[in-house]
Amino acid sequence: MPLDCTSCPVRERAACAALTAAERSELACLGKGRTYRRGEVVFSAGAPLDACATLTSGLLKISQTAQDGSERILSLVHPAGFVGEMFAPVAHHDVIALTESHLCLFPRRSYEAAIERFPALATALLRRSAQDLFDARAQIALDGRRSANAKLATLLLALARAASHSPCHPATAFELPLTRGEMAALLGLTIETVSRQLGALEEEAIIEREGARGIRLLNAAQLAALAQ
Amino acid sequence: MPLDCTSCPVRERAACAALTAAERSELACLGKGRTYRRGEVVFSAGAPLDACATLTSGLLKISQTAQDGSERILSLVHPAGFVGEMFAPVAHHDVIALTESHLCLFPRRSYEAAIERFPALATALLRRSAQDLFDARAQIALDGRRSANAKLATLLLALARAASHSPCHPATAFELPLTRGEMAALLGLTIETVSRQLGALEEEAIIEREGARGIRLLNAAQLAALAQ
DNA sequence: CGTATGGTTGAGGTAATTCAACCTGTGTGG
DNA sequence: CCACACAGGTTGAATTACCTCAACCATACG
Repeated sequence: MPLDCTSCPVRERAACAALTAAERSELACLGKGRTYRRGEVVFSAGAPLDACATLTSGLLKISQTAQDGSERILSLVHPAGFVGEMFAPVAHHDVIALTESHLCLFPRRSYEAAIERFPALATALLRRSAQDLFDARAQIALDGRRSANAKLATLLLALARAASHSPCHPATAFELPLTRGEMAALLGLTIETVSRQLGALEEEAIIEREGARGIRLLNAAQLAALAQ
Repeated sequence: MPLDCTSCPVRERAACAALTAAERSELACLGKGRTYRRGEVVFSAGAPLDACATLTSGLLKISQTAQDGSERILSLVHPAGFVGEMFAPVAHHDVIALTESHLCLFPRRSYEAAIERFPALATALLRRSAQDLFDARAQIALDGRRSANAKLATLLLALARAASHSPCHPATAFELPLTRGEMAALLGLTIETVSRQLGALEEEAIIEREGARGIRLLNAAQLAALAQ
């Protein structure tokens, strides 16, 4: 099944958006679409990395598992995000679907060749990489010396923003795409602390929970204040 | 003073190493060298960012200051590192010299033009950005759920490696380029905790301190074990 | 119906923070 | 040249936010 860029939900924002129509259709011929279900592994740490991909819909996690089996989530990947390491023969981290996700997969060799051929693609990837770096540093800033409360508030706001279709305003109600354990692994907390802090936020009437995953923001301003 | 790449200590490793001799000397004409003393500000958060630079010697920190005045160090920049944000009109973070440092500064416009002109430069920057991203994620992995002990061990090993001229083996004795406060800001700890943990490492005969900043590794293997 | 996964809640422990005092070396000005 | 201030560093005592351990509940699934 060949890629159909005209109906791609991220055709305006993904790296390939920097290409001309002709270039893009040439690139489209190299790739193939694939859908992953929640929990499916896109790339596995230590495995040879012969592909790279653009996420067109869904949500991925980039994570690392320590020797003792504990997982640390290093990053979430939202639609239009790019995954795959261009300069490493072997994957450093696991990439796993958190929700049903659709990716455009490209053979690594072909993509490298495309970068050589289309300088605009290199620039677009550089821009994306710079954004990823900025996000990673925001996470570092969050990790250090911040209370569990602030971490969770920041995460909820980020997820609310991602769930919203309008780019600026956060969604007022959404489903958490992460388990408590995944939230904990992302924030560097324990499951119990995440659960208790969510309870506390509900206690303070800042959020409302519907079932295990449903979140409604009752007071987004106060949540933002907690996140600083 | 024009740049003299032939004597540049990072001519093999910096982004410009990807260029041909002719391209490189063309780029060299655009830049100028400058030395910064400890504490001098290279880029200031919030200020217009009209330059980018390659670090040829010394050490920089990329940091962020919260409203309450507390500093978080997001990254250290070692020689051959690249600083400056290509796609942001305004600097997001402070960049400050930790030791006497020498940089090759390029006007941003000229550098952007050079990227357009020399595709190899774009690829080299992409590679560097990917490395920075990997390092940032290593920091994230370090931040979450790790003991103060492990964080400090990891930092000491990284600094020992940076202080060594041979790339693989860490230096056995070196001067810390960071104050206790900066170590704390980098690791997400307090000054007191850093001080106590250093004391503990000396107590266990894993390191030896000479003055406030001198470190000698007595048992690098055990230090590596603590860092995991 | 039994098991597994995900989630909540409670009690107790602890590592790191906070607050505070004190030390040392360095630079400055009377 | 001494007095003083100041920045960086160490050490101690008390506090606390988070972790650990453990029990329990809900839902889904074979």
